[in-house]
Amino acid sequence: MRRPPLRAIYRALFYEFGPQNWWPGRTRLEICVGAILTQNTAWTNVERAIRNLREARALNLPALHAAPLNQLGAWIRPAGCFNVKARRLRAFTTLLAGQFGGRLEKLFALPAAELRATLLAVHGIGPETADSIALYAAEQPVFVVDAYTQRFLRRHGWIAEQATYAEIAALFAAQLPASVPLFNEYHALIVALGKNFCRPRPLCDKCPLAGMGLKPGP
DNA sequence: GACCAGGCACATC
DNA sequence: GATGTGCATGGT
Repeated sequence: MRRPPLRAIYRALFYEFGPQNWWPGRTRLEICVGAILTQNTAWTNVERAIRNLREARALNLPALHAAPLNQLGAWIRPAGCFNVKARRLRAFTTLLAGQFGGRLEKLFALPAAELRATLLAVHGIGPETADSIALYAAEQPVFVVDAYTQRFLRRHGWIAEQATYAEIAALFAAQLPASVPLFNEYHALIVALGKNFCRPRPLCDKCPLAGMGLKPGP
């Protein structure tokens, strides 16, 4: 298994797609909310849900935490799985209100490992959501591994079929400087790659990474 | 009308 | 430990 040339891949993606300006959120709380709402969901649907919250003046911790679950669900309905996600948002606001005085800054002041463990202990926050919050909201140098990342690395023969989240994250951590702007841009570029080329059904002609792996294409 | 989307928890084997 | 399933809306 040849290890992926992660620096060259980054250059190729940046050349192809340019800066992605992630995360599209106005506040750190909005980024956290978006990270939970986007689970298995297209971003356009998350935008509708966040717009509803904003128009209801509920995009702040006191309002989010106080709203009845069915009201929360009604606001975020366009994001899908709304009953599940309403409970997940509530679990997150409960953590903030209960352990951090309702202040995101206090949560985000934790060291990266502790922040990650704290987030993972919240019902409904798994590895990708925790790392997205750590990187894009807390601005800690944590690499976000998502389905696109696993797919393009597998397609090109750079990781084993059964490679785990932790193994893939370790690849990036080992080969790249721990830089928030770099990790931010890199993950966003991988999503751009996934949306444009590395689809579930193979469609890899003209892929900007063609020729870089052992088995580019399907 | 299937398939997919910036996952996760839970049940079952 | 691995695999399957429910959650649910909206775009292609």
